[in-house]
Order: sequence, then C-alpha cells, then structure tokens
Amino acid sequence: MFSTTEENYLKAIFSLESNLGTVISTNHIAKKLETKASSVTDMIKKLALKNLLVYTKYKGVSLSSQGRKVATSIVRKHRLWETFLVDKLGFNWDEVHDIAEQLEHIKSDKLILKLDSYLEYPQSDPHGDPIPDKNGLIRKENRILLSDSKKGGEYKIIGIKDSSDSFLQYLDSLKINIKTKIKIVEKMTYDNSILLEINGVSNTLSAKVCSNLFVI
Amino acid sequence: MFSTTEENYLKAIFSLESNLGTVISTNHIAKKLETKASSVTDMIKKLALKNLLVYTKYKGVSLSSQGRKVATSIVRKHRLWETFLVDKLGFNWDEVHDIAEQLEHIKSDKLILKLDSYLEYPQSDPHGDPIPDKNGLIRKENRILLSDSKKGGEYKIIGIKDSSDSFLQYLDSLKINIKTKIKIVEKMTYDNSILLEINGVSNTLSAKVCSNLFVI
DNA sequence: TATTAAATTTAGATTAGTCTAAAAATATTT
DNA sequence: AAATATTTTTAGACTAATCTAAATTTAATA
Repeated sequence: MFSTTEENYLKAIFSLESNLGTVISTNHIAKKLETKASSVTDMIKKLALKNLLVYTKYKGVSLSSQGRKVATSIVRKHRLWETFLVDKLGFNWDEVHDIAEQLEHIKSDKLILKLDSYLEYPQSDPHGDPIPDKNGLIRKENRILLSDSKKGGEYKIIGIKDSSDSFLQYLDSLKINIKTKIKIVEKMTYDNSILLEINGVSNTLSAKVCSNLFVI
Repeated sequence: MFSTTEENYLKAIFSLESNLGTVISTNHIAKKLETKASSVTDMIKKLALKNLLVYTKYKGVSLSSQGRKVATSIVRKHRLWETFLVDKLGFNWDEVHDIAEQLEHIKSDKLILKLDSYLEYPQSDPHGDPIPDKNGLIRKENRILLSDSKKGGEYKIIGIKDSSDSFLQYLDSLKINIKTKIKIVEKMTYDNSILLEINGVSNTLSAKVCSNLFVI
C-alpha cells in the first residue's frame, strides 16, 4: 500500500502536528527526518496527490483524516513492537527504538491483531506513551509535567517526554522507571530543581529532568 | 550492510545450490525470484563485486563462503520468525511464510539472539526445516521421503518438501502435521500410492503427497 | 560442421527517493 | 516601503533496482 518512506513522512508529520498544533512547514519535516527541504517538497507533493495530506505551496501541510489514520497505525505498530521487545524479549527501554522503527513497517494486519492479543492489549509502551487503538484513537491521560508538581504531593511517573537513549539511561541510574512512585519534598525556586523521595531514598532532580517527566 | 534485494538474491541462490548442487544459471535465479534475466545479470555483477559470489560470464554463479554466510543468516532469521509466529502468536503453518519473508530482513543481531533464546533454541521451524545455528551450520537429519518408506514400517513426519500454502492446508485436512506418527500398511505398486494408519485411522496418500513428505 | 535455438548480456529507459544549486516566494529588518 | 534574509520550490543530476529490446554467446540439431 504505502512505502516505508511514505509511512515515515506521515509519522513525522503526525508527531509534529501533535507537538506543535499548527500547520507543518517543509523545514520542520526536513529537520525531523534529517533530510533536505527539496526532498520534502517532492514527497509532500506525492502524498498530497494521494490525498494523505493537504498541501498549499509555500504554506505547509496538514494531515488529511486518511493520512492521520495511516500515521496512527504506524505509531500503534511501533509501540506494540516496543512493548514486545521489552516485555517478552527482555530488552532494556533504551534499546528498542531503532528495532521498532524497522518492525513498524511490516505489512500484516493479522500480525498486529495477534501481537496485540499476545501482549494482552497493552495501553502504553515502555516509555509510557499511549498505544493507539485499532481505529487510531489515542487515549489522553490528564498527566502533568513533574516540573508542575506541588510540594508535598505524591505522584507516579507515567511518561517520558524526551525518549532519547541517554535520558533513559540516566533515568535507569536514578532508579526511575514508568510506574515509579515519588513524593515531592521540596521545590527549589533558585534553579527549579526538585528534591524528592523515591522508595524512601532522597534525590534531587534538575529542572531539565523534571520538564521531561510526566506524572499523575 | 546489505539491501533487502541483495539478501533475497543470496537466499535464492543458496536455496538453488542446496537443491541442485550445481553452478546456478541466470535463468534459474530469474525463475526463482520471478524477475527478468537481465535484472539478474545486473545484480549478480554487483554481488560478485562485493565478493559474495563467484561469477563467470555466461557460466553462472556460486556463492562465496561470505555469501553463504549471509544467506544462511537470512534463512536462520526466516525460520526463527516462522517459529515465533506459530508457537507464540498462534498462526497456522500455512500463514507465516509471507510475514517471515519481511521479518527476516530486520537488522539487529541482538534481536535474533534474544528471539532464539525466547523460543528456547528451536532446532526446526513449523514446516520441519532445520534452523541454521549462529555460524550458519545446518544440521542434516538422515530423513527419507515417505515414498521411500517400507511396508510395515513405523515413521514420524519430520519435514515438508513443498511448503506451499495449498499443500499445507491439504495436510491439515488429513490431520498430518510435523511429529505425526504413521504406520505403512500397504504400498500400491499400481500408482505408487501408500495406505497408512494415522492415530488408528486408515488413509491413502497419493504418490505426489508421499514424495513431498520427509519421515524418519 | 553449419544452422537454428536458447540463454545471457548489453544498451538504454523508467521509477522512487534523494541531492545540489539556482530561482522564486515569503518574512524580517531597517 | 525597500532591502535583506530566510524559506520553499524548481530544475537537473544521481543511485538502486527494474524493465524491454537488441546483440552476443553458448548449446542443440540437422
């Protein structure tokens, strides 16, 4: 149906739309996919022709409902495969992105149905990101950033904003994981760092770390 | 390292060499891959340049040890994935070929190590074909064709020669599977069909079926 | 062995995806 | 509002893999 490249463009545009909430420019996509603006122009013309996105010259693109459907189905596959790699094969959460990036393009609806069932219909992937359902619907938690937490409050880590390998490894060293429970001991106004307690152990997290952790 | 297309050529040549035991001609490969001879010439030139096979103009090709290594690693991945699809995801044995055909090209050594371990180091795939080990070594059973069995003998089905969907489905209808035990009641000289017993039930298998089943 | 048939290779074209460099449009700044 | 900077698009070229049609080599046959 669609080439791997086409799927990657749709996924990238979907991700940009979700984060920026605006029409997406050629340069945005080029940066995201580490390619040249001219290549992007070529591809978005092609995707527009297939009615996967709406494109106005010099004005950027936005996904059509059909394009969004394709994009979310790729995201669904990516997150199901990541869950499989961690939960079943025993990979660490910082090792699975590149492999899932390949697996997400395998063409077989039945495979994904069976994988979903085998994993017992997970709601979120190893980084806490929600797994879209068969119809592309993405449940949204009323999560907040750890940086917006309140002193004295008790929270649970439920998502990672920056899922880079280095950040995930740093979280490992801090014994912070999805579902880890924390208590806010103090919020430092000087540098916006937070003093908190994890399993009875005190620790200080920098402002940068706090703005990349979702809690509930 | 290698493109999906290159890998498919190497796999096809490996399969042809295993079956024919000769130097492989351009036309052989073209037929196997359902492509044109001219395309094959282009690709084998390229593979020869990479030292994956030995090519003499107009005389055909044979895999180099390096090429054989790549080919067996693809076969290994294919058969491990087929095993996963049947044993873990619950696919029927006639449904897995096309999906494994895609999965075999996923690039990650660690993934295959972990998959192998997760499947508990299987020796053969759902069709009874041996799974090459990490070094590309393929254990060979001293199996025979059912057509070469002896009257009165007791055997076990251990492999399928023609793994086409339709044959596999026909075997399903006969309740014949890998590991099924059979007893040869009579060998009909007239049409080379065989009368046998499966779990106490008598059945006649045609010469064609018997020449596509491996037993031990 | 000369002729015909079959297999193989070459030449040139095509498609998908990418790139560089130049042109055109839009944004920003003075 | 004019000049400059940035973004975007176009034009033309490149690579990988494929194809058709023609040319060449090898095999088969009379």
